[in-house]
Amino acid sequence: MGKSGADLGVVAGLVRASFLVNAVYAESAREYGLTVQQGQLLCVLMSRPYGMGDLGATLGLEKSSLTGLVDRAVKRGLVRREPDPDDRRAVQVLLTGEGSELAEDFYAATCRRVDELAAGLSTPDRDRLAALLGTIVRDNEAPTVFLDALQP
Amino acid sequence: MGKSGADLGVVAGLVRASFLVNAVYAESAREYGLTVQQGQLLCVLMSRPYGMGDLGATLGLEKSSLTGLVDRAVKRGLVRREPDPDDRRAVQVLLTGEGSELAEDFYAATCRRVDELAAGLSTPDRDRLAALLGTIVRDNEAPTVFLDALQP
DNA sequence: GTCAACTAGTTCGTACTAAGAACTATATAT
DNA sequence: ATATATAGTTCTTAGTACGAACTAGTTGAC
Repeated sequence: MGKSGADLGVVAGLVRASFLVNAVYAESAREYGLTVQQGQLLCVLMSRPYGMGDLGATLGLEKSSLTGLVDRAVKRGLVRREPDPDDRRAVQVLLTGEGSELAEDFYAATCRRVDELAAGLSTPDRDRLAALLGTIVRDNEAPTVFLDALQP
Repeated sequence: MGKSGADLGVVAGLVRASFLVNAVYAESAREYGLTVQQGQLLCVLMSRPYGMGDLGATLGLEKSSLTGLVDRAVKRGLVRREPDPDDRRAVQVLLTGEGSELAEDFYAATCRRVDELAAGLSTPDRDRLAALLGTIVRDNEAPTVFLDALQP
């Protein structure tokens, strides 16, 4: 336990909270007929197209792992590859119309569910938590695997 | 963004922080020649033996998924199945000596790494974060997938 | 007591994930 | 021009995850 005598340390708190987020993410993915990894791919591509290299770096995958993931997403019509005009070896991966729609829906559903995880917190506590997590995310340069919602 | 004008909402904060924790978990697992799922299995079994049913519920896996995971862990000598004396259909899964040692090492390495994620926070901020995450974990009844370290 | 219904786990088939090594094709530096 | 580096794919191997069908043991109804 932490020095304050709280019931759970930061480490266990982070790991177990992550477990909850993972579960929620999986549930959302399932709802939309996606795997977690496909959902993640769509979420990353929501912001902009990526080359395979950048995409691998962002998702934390080897390029060889990525090829298949993108292949399957292409086969489902969610994503397409476009030649990079500046480099004929390279490729830009981007959402199709269908992929974009699905990404929005999946993203919204996931946001809703993750938000519910924090439903027990007061508004100021939510803000405090957001600030603390924001620090961790920034300090550790977490890639943009999930956009920030523009909630009014 | 949250109403406070902070740079990241709770939802994106939770998702991206989870991404960091997942990456760290994967890195630790790799260091010890484990997959993430095997690491998780060992961590769960650190507290006590589990039947296949409870284990599936704790890890969020179907029983059919679990059989293979446990099989592979058995083959690696990390875990064994014991008949349940009270129910001849059932089985208790528990760590072997080797599995127990590996679990401790993996657990310690993961704790260290997750702790480093929060290294940029002051001690009171860590306590605040721990308390807030603790609330989420408790509210959502996150299973004991990761023990709390007894840090003095 | 026996038979039906339930429960614990396994098996099997299918789809997907992830990595490394070897490869193709293009780009870059000298 | 040529060596070297880079972008991506292919192939192979191991592991993950699920549902459906199955076996064996348990429990409830009568």
